[in-house]
Formats: sequence, structure tokens, C-alpha cells
Amino acid sequence: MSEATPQPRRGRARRGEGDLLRDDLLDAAEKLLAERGSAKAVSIRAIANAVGVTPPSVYLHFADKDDLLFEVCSRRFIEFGAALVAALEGREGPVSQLDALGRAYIAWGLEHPAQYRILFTGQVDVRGRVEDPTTLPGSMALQVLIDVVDRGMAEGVFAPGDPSRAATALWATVHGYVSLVLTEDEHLPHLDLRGALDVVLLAAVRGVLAQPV
Amino acid sequence: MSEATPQPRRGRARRGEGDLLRDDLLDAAEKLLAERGSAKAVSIRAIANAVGVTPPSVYLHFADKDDLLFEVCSRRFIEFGAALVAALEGREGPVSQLDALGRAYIAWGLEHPAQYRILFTGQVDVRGRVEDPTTLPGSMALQVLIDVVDRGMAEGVFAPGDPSRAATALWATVHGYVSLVLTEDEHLPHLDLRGALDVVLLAAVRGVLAQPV
DNA sequence: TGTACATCAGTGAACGCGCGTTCACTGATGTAC
DNA sequence: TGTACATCAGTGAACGCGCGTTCACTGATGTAC
Repeated sequence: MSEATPQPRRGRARRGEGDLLRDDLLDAAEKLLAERGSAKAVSIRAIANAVGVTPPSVYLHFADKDDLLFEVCSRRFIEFGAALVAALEGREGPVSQLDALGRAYIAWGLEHPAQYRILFTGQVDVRGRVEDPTTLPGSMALQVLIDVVDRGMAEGVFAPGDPSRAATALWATVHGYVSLVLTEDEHLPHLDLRGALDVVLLAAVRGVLAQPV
Repeated sequence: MSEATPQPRRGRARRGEGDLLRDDLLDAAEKLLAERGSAKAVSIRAIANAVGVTPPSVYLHFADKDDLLFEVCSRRFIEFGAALVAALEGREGPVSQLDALGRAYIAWGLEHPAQYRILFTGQVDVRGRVEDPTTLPGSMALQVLIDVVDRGMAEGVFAPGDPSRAATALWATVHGYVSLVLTEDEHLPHLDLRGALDVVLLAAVRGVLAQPV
């Protein structure tokens, strides 16, 4: 597809403007990632071609393929964290906050399928590329959850227990829902997975509640 | 690894005993799948070599690679379905049955990581290989869940609603939990995902309950 | 019992492919004098 | 203002690799006469 229709060669950047190509490579990689749905299906050649440049040029800006893909995801991951935190704004009370977090998490996953898969299904080996494991997407998403759950337990709104384990249960539900929609929705259209969003969220919240709604 | 240390050539099968090799190929493929964790990481060459045979021999028994992998998973999938149904035996009441189903689902997923990934993360394209989509692992697992949920709602034990949507919520939780443990457990050992099993299951069941436990 | 023959499981060599990556290079851009 | 030069973004060709798959073949096994 994109490999078959080579882009016209772009002009070479001015001195000091090498980063323009760098950004364009990241954009192209992200677009291809979203189209193809997996890191393996996106080649250095395809990325270079989409930008109108030859494959070796990529190595002027990235150490290797994993480095490039990791950067693509890093950019979006920062957005992801920000989206979760932003979702809490204006929400009062743990139940409302949990609902907001769940919706924000799912919305982001469904809107960035390729990045979601890469970040959360281990297609790019992220170890060694990040100094502190608590800055990984998983840890971070979970930490925001844990904070809300912790507060909810303290207020007696959520059933008492280990906040990090309750948060794991919530994370499993939203992660599972995103995964199912991304991988099964087209295979199993009769299930109407997308239509179950509200029920899924409600059940997740009810699962940690002290009293029924 | 396995490619580097070729197995001694096996003797050729007797007339009519070609299926022996077929079974051995399936066994070897399954073992490699479990070791490597993904369909792409298991080559026809590696499978043939593990059995002590040359790659073209594989095509005497399978149309192509996807065909072989699909058969590997089919064998286990039948077991999977049986495990879910067997888990219901001796369990009285929807709550106990749901708990049993969840445990059986998760246990199977954690014990067959490679097959689980292949069946539920769309690594092998399964469409066209199966006539009726309701026989796919996803549909089947969900159907067992729906039946239990349906009965629970009829008895007033579970909150009223659309059984298939409530079942989707439950499926999302157990699927998400299995996925997280399989892909994140080694990256994020400090989270103790495995230790959260009971809490996850309890929250899932509580999520659909009419009255709190 | 012995021999010619059909069957069929498996082989060896090769195919074309796309991949990530390297390396010596080109040629435009900017700088120093 | 003009020229020699350093810089540096990007190129072209090639590397070695592993892959799925094909194809003409070999040679052991069983059968018919």
C-alpha cells in the first residue's frame, strides 16, 4: 500500500533543522501504527517512504526501530496520563471520580489503538529504556486509580481493603474492555461490545462499593 | 536455541501412520508457542526441527502455517470450553457458579499463555476458518457466562438488566486480569498482580449483584 | 517364494521476499578569511 | 565580495538474515502376480 506508492522526495532540511524530519518520522510512524495495528507490521522502510526519505535517514535521528517506536508512544503516553488527571477535574466524590477515570481510560484506548497495544501488550520492550518502573504507563495509570480508591475507602464509600488490589480489579476491567473491543469487536460484531460500555463501567464501580447504588 | 541444536532425524512413519508425525508437529508447535509466547516467533523451520524432520514435511500434514497454529489452539480450546463447563459442576447458585467460572477462566489463561494470546488477541486470523462465529472461543466463553448471569437475574440475585452486557463486564474483568498478568507481571513485579486474584474475582461478582455481600 | 510395481512419507535445494542495519559517498549549507 | 573549507542532512547500494513455501526427487513400504 504505502510502500507501493512512494512519496516524492522531500527537500533536505536547513542546517539545525534536522529535527523537522525527526518529528515527521514520528508522525508518519504513528499514522502507520494506527493503520496497521502492530509494531511488526510497520517497517523502517515504510516510515521513511511515507515521509519521502530513504531508510538510512531514519538512523540519523533514532538509534534503532525500537527507539523510534518507543518515542512515538512516549509522546502519546504523556497525553494519556494528562487525560486521566484532567478527567478528575470538576468531579467530586470517589464514585464520580472513578467513573470519570474509567471513561477517560477507555476513551483514550479506543482512540489510540496502536499506541494502546504497544504500551500495554508488551510489543516494544520497555525495560532498560526507562529508569524507574513506576513511570511506566501501567504503573502510572494504576497509581492514579489507587489514589482515588484510597480516598474512597477512607471516606467509607468503598468497601475496606487493600487499595492497590481493588485498583487492580478496576484496571483489569477497563483494560480488558479496551482489549476486547480492539481485538474482538470486528470478529464478533453480534456481541455489540461497544454498546456495553456503560454497564461495564457501572459494574466496575459497584464492585468496589461499600453499599449498593 | 532450538533451531541451533537440530534434533536427530526421526525414522519415517509406516504406511498409514502419517498422523503420528502430524500429532508430533502439533505438540512441538504448542511447546514452542508456550516458550516463545507469540505466533510470529515460532517458525515452520523451528517446529520441523524440534520434531526431527525437514520443513517441507509440515506441508504434507497442514495447508499452511495458520492452519497448523489454528489446530494447536483448537485442541486446547476444546479443553478450555470443557473446563468452564466442568467448573460449574457441584456449584449451587449463581454467585458460586460465577466465582467458579471466573476461577476456571483465569486458571486456564494463566496455564496456557501462548494459546490464550493466540485465541484472544487475534494473532491468528480465525475468520473464514470457522463457519459459525458463535463457536469462536470468545463467543463460547461469553455464552456460558450469559447463561449463568441470566439465571441469576431471574432469581433476583443479580441486579436486573441485559444479561449479555453484564456478562461482557464480567468477561472484560477476567480477560483483562489474565492479559495484565501475562504481559505486565514481569515488567511490574512490584504490583503483585497475581496476589490480587481473589479481590479481582470478588469485585467482579459484586459488580453484578443486586445486594451487597 | 520371488520379482515388478504402485504408493506415499519425507528430502534437498532453491525461490522470492521483506526486513533492520551499515557504510562509503554526495552535495547543499553555512563560515572564516 | 570572493573563495576555500568544514559541517552535516541525506543517499545508494549492499550486507546477511530468517522466513513461508514450492518442486522435482528418493527410497522404504506394502501389494499383485
